[in-house]
Amino acid sequence: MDIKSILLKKFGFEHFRVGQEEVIRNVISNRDTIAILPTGSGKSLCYQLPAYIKNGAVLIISPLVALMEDQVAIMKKNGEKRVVAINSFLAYKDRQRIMNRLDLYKFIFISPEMLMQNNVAEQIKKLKIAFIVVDEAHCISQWGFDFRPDYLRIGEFLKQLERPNILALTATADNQVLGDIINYLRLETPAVHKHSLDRKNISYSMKQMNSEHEKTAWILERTKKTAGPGIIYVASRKRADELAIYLKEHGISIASYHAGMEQEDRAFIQEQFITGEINWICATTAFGMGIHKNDIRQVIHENMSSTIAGYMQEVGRAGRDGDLSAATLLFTEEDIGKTRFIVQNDLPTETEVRHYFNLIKEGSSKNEATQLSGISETGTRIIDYYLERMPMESALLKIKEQKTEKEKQLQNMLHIINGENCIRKSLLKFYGETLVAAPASCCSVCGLGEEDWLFEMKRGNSTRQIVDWADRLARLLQS
DNA sequence: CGCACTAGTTATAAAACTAGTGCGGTGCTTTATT
Repeated sequence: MDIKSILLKKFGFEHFRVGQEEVIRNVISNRDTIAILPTGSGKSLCYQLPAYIKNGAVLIISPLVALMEDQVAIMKKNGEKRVVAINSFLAYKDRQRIMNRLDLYKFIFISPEMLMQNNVAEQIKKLKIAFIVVDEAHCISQWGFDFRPDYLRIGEFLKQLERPNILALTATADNQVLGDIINYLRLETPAVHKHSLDRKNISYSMKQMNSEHEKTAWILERTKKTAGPGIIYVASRKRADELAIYLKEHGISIASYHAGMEQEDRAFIQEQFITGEINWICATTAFGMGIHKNDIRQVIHENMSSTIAGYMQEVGRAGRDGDLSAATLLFTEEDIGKTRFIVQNDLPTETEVRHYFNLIKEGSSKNEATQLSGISETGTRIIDYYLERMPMESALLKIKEQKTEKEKQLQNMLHIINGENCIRKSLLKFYGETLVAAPASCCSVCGLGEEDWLFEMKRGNSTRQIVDWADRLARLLQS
């Protein structure tokens, strides 16, 4: 059966969306593939369709338990029964039952951590696997070096299987991230599908402020007078709660969201935001992955991001429907030191690493060594990863490199914030793209701010008309 | 690093100052014990 008829029969679509068909053809022809496709462009079809052509199960490595559960639920709703997620949500008994009959499933969702467990790995090795999917593959770069080293181990593990082909999926990847994906998944001459990251309907602005107070006042004004739905990203959990309460007291429909909350509450708030019961979300970086909401009009950053990659991920959640949207970043001079501290702090110092190493050598347990050396639990997991592979001096060097890399990323962000060049152009340049034509509402450097249409939207005018207006203006300026 | 907060100091007491301390993101997993 050809893929078009499967598309129609299994999924009910007449045509592929942009990018899908090429990716699917690569997967079918047994080639390692990296697909950088925007969220909401139908990434899951890229592995679901080939799954029905090939023999064996599809293993989908996913970063979040909540995300897996969502995807399993959707697939079941669509009539696919042979789908399961292996994670800590499973009751012991269910897990035993499922692990013993893994061969019954066509789609198996799993976290990298679970995959590394011996008993799980043994069961997986027995399976006939059609191909492997690494969903949200940028997590390798973004989280693997920081606190989830099992992301770095995926490639090694897959080598033990009969090297099934790999499909890596993500929405954004600069060359650095792309390199990490290739290296750590050990991809062999992968086909890379990349589309432009230029989002014409997002207008970027960056504003320097003198104090936290000024930021708060600006955000209140903005949320009161301009259109939502929107996300406000803040730097700490405490601030997320406080700002949400403050804005709520001033009549804004808003809730906070961060990793310090119960899973249940997080899911509930996310749901309310998606359905429109809540207009704004005040969140840490915990919010966003796997959120399907097309009409987000604004993303406000109350602080600078520590990396451009992270900023692009967060900002990219705006305007998936194609209508005009605004991305606004506020910052003060003081933010720089604070941001630097947060990203550098979790990496242990040389003294701490040596102390930890000696304790282990002298026979201390891992727990003891962690406690006595004063290194965070996540920190020791990173050290362990290196120490398993190289002598201590090399491990120390790796951690040092990691610190340098973090500083470089922060400098890249600062460069854009303080730069005098068009923000869109600078962001695209970071991803190796050249800006062809700037839209009317480009960015705060280009001087075509977003204010007017944002206030208009609040008054209830259709955004579609406003897009037309912006297009007309763009054409006028070009001619 | 830098901000916010607390405890201690001063010495008519009250408020105001100083020094010290705490706090700061992202998520998977999960044993034996409350």
